[in-house]
Amino acid sequence: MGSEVSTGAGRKARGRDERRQAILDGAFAVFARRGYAQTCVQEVAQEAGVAKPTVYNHLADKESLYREAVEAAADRVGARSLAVVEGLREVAPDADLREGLRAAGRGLLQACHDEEARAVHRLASAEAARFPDLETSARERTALRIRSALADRLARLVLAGRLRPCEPELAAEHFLALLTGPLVYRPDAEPDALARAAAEVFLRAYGPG
Amino acid sequence: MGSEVSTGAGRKARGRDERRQAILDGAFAVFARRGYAQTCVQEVAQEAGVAKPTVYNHLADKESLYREAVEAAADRVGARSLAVVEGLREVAPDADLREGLRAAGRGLLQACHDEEARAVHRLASAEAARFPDLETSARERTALRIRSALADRLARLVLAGRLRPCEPELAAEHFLALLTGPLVYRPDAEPDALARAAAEVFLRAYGPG
DNA sequence: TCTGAATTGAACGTACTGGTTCAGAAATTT
DNA sequence: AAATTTCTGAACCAGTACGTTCAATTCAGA
Repeated sequence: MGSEVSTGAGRKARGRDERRQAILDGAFAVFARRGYAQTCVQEVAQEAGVAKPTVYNHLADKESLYREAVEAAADRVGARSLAVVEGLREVAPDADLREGLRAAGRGLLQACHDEEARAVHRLASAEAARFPDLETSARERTALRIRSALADRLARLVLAGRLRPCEPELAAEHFLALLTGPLVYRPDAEPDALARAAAEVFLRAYGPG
Repeated sequence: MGSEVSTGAGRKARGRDERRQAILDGAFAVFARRGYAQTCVQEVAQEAGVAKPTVYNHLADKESLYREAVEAAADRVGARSLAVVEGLREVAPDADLREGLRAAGRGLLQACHDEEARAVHRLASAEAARFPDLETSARERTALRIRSALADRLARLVLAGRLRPCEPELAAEHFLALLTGPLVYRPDAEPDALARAAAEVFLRAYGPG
């Protein structure tokens, strides 16, 4: 029972878990570019390099396929973004805070606003009617985790006197809003310019009095 | 030709345009709660109080139905939001700017983040695969219009010395981001608290030196 | 090499829905 | 009141895709 260790050269997904992952990855890719209804299970199987009955061997039905694929992708995005925020841990007490925030902003734009991340949000909210809980589930795995981690970092910066006293959660929301908000109006804006502007404005509002 | 004047007591949509509007309204309502694929034309007809062939009499096919319904709703949302922003025109030179921004923020949250507005954005991005241009079309009718109008108001405030010199478009993006960004993390946040925080932070960043 | 499990390709039944057609009813106009 | 247009209800056709079944084949492990 369980999955056996992959002995081969890994040309194809061997163990059971790996094959399952391959199917979920393929499913996410197809769902992302076609949407739920337009996607037929046959196409998912093709994308995963597998036969249709095999898909149903690993996942109960199309709905499970969707839910699991989106949640797995959300976990990936969350993990990536979290790593970026953790980078803020290493701002030396005498380093330029603006530069640190700017770097974090750049990283966050790459991590939580790349193609995969946007697809996660789109897919989660698109089928909110069919999967009422998927939207909140995805939010928890991505946005809420990121805010929480960022709030931790900001709280330490407040204690260090580098930011004015404030509610860390709200400040985190504001930084992330300043960073990603403009993308609504300019989807192809330069990440560097966005990060610069966000750090600048955030520090004017939240920098030490 | 064209639509005749509605003579009856309006119990039902009489003129041709009115009936068309009734169909589009019904379509938007059903699409909003079911999504595109889950919606069958029969249900739209029922919601509009009309027979299925009548729907096809007024609109070519299901795709037109979707596109036109979403765009009409986007226009409504845009018009509502624009009216709110125009309210900023009347901030007296000696009035409390923070209070004016706060009021505008409250109004904008009602106008461009109510049920209908959120449905517009969801429907536009959900079917971006099928309707590549609908997403940008909806964005132009709502977000871009709002930003433009708000930038106009902010530019005047800069000239009046009530805001520091800045790029009005960017400042508008930042105000809107501060206002609506937190909703990503707290969908049920108090509009009043959001508007207060947004105005507060915005003025710390963009208020006169 | 042998055994059992997993995978494959194909086909099948079923259900749903988009878009159309048609004859009759209703309503509006003349 | 007669005529014309529009709406209605029902039925119909075609296409599509889900989920399943099955025999044949491949693969993993002993």
